[in-house]
Amino acid sequence: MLTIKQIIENEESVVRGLEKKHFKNAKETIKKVLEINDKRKSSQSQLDANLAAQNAAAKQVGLFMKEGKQNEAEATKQRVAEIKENSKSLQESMEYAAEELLQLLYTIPNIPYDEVPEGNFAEDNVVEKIGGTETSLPKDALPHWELAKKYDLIDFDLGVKITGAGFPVYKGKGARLQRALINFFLDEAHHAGYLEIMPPTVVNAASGYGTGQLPDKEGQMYHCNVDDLYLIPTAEVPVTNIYRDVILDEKDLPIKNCAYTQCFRREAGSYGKDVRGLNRLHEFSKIEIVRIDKPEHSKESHKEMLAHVEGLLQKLELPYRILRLCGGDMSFTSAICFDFEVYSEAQKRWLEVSSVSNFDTYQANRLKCRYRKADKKIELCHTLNGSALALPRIVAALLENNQTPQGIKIPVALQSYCGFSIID
RNA sequence: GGAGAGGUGCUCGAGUGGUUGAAGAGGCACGCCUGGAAAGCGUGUAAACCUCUAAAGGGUUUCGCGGGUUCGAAUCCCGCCCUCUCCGCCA
Repeated sequence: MLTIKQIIENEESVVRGLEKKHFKNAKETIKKVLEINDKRKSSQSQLDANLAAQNAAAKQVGLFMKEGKQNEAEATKQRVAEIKENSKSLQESMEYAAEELLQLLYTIPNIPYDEVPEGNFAEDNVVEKIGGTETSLPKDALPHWELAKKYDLIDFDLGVKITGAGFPVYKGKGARLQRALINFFLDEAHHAGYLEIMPPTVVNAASGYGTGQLPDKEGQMYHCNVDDLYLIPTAEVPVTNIYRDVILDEKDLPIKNCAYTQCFRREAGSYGKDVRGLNRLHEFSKIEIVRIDKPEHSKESHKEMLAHVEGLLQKLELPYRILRLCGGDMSFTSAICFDFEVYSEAQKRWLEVSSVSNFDTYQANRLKCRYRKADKKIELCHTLNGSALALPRIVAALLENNQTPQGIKIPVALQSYCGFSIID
């Protein structure tokens, strides 16, 4: 969430930023934040003064007792009781204001950087670059769900039987391709200096709040009621939460972590061609890269992450494009975000395979993830993350774009990981 | 799941209900000493919020978390969480 300081010091630009993100009633909301904060501050001042008097009087009781002044002690006890009564109501109004403020701040999204283009919809995103290996396929090229069936790689119906729609069963070379991609992506991240983490796939509510999935996206996560735990929608959640309530040393930044996990998303409200085959699943594999950095270096980190993801797509010889997301299309928590999409030749559409975002201090503020500067001062870190990469749509594009009459060709970079060079 | 023990600062560790934000030790930082280092000596060593601000200062809260008793709680009571040991169950 945004910090109070941020809002107080840059009220106007915060409002402008929220408007760029198409947040409704930005001006009124920020005004309300400041009002509640003033209320909180003044009630805390009163409370503190009251408690100070209370503490002093209690101490006085002890002194009187020691000196054997029973009457004075009793009288002071009476006084403390009165002050205490007052403290109680002051405390209530302070806590109420603090809670009200917190709940309001939770509803306010991050503000976009200046470099983020104006716009409200996907069409307003700016294409930064088109690259990679173009493919041309014959007219009768098959979409990946047909290819998966033809070569017996993925059984969607079997997944429906075992679990439900959106939980495919990978088989044979289909399963081995999954494993190959996971290893390939992890190795690439390792070589780029990311520390590999294998986190839990289930998290508590505090972690959900830490990275901002809660309360914003409550309905998108699978929830285990009995134990009040959530299946993670991305490794971002457990990995970033490693640094919740942590004060890092400046010299340890940037922290670079990567993790492969299964990801679980309810995807409530999705339908049609978007969910066909591998296009949108409830469970899928993803390798995530996460960075914690100091503010003055986070943009540099972001660039490095973008270059890393681009390198992966180049090694996989896929046609791709990079989008600079517009204010209205960015996620709730990000300050700037680039999407990577690969072109699916048989579906004739672009498929999103990665989002690489900088959250500025937005996540760090919720997480209380801070670092100690050389001058001992403590400041919020910046957090960043990106998919590197999510498997399903990569598999979709690999299958579709590399289909030949002889079979599906595996890109060179993957062959040693797969143990085969063609699916036939 | 059952029984027991325990959760104190960066770490270890003390703490009869009353200047204990917390002894002591270690670690770390700085200074002195030294040709340099070690040893030694000295000083310092939490965070959040409020107030004030040039800075300093002052106040409040925090001894796993939440509640209660009390004029006053790290210390007493209740609930929860977590860790360890033993038993049971089990990939």
